[in-house]
Amino acid sequence: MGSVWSSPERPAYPHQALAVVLQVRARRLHAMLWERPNEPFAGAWALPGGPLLADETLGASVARQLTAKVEVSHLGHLEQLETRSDPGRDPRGRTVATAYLGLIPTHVDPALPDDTAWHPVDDLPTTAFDHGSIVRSALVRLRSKLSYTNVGFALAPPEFTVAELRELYVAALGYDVTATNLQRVLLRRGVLEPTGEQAPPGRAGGRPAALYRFVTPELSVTDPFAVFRPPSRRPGSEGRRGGLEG
Amino acid sequence: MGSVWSSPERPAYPHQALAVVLQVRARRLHAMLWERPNEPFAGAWALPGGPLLADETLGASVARQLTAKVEVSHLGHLEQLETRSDPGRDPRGRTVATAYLGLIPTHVDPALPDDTAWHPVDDLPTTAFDHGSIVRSALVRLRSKLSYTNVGFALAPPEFTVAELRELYVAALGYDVTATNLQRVLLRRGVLEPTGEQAPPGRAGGRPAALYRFVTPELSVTDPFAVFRPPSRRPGSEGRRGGLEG
DNA sequence: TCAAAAGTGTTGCGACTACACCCATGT
DNA sequence: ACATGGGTGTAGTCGCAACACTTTTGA
Repeated sequence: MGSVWSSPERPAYPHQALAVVLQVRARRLHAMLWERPNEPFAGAWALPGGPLLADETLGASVARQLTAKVEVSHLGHLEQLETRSDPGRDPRGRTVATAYLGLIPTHVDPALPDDTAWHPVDDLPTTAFDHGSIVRSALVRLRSKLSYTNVGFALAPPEFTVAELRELYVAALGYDVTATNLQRVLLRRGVLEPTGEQAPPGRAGGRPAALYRFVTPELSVTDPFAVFRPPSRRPGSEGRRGGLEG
Repeated sequence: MGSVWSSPERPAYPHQALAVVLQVRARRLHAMLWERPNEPFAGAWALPGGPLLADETLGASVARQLTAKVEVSHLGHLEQLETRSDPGRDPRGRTVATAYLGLIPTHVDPALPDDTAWHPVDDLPTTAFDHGSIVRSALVRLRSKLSYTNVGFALAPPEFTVAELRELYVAALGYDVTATNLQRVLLRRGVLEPTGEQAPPGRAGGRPAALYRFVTPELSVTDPFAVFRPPSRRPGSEGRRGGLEG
């Protein structure tokens, strides 16, 4: 195990694990990038990542690479995104890269190395390799999943008001969402629950906001697709829809 | 270009492109597998695929590998699925594999090599490596996309009756769907259109069925997720929903 | 008493399911 | 006529958006 076997008919390629780490900061969605000091793409910004080592999976690899930037325990969620294989994607020679999507909740602010910084995803600096387009893929994935799963938990602190949660969704989705309907949708789906506590009102007064939390800190599909679902959801079952647990 | 650069810190791995090719045959969804003659997993069934060559992308590679089994022109759709990297997934040594999902419409019945055969996805024989679980991933992907995109076009012949289309959906989804509602949903979404022709009635008589076709043979999202869509879809626009074309 | 902020009530609508009914053909 | 299969009409429901209104606080 760990020994590499290759031949002219089975060429081998260095493989990278990359991470698109996203966090909402100051009401905007940011991606974590580091500035390349050397060619190629010196001065351009790249995704954190690095080589897949001999005895690790891609998932383990990306987690390991990230420890150089942030504590992995800060990650609210990590999932595989896609694999890029264009032979020309690295001018130095061929590499294959598998990208992951990582999310960090707002209540942590990890200390970053000097060469690493957060950049708003809608105003990225010059990016290296194909990393700009990988970030765009990550955005599409996140935005979709915010609508039909509970991924929000990975962007939010353990407890929050609906107003705070709304800010996160607006930042991540890139368009406006009302607190009223956000609250109702997520409560109806059983994604959110009140903690029973209240947040103190701001200095200008106002009714104190109730605190909420996500019911489960694990990804689950909360809006099984609206059509072609198995016939006649059983009528007894509290109104929520059936399947997709397989 | 094409030369491989690796080092102890940047180990290289043979990379495979695999394809989960699915087709509805005799009212059941089948996967194309070939029987391995040699160890490891001699006698077990594996996904078609093979090594990523020096100057091709993964997409090109999987298309090339498939030509050994079926004409690529028969494929109605091909998309990247996921990448498997467990160091122990091949007992001979480490490989990384990227799986694709391919769909073949019912009206073609490609001649297969002797070692290759179709197997119902809900009754697979013993599978090699991690290929069984890759097939399951492909199933989840297909079933989801049938509900919120027009992928159906990749399983269906150019023209068909609603009854025939229903058979395909039932087979692919694994549960019952009524022709009435299938027709209405797909028409309402603008996925299907009548050709104007009719199919001749069966020997037992009955009203002749109208023929339909998919409006576009390219993947598009037809059911943008129901929630958190941008506020106030413009009211003039014929009832169909807005975004996600990016 | 007023402004500010949070939360609920209510209405309307679009999209879906289910089921009854009507239509067009062969025998 | 009548059996067979295709298609439409229609009613009920669910989930959501929009907006008015009520509640609870600080000043």
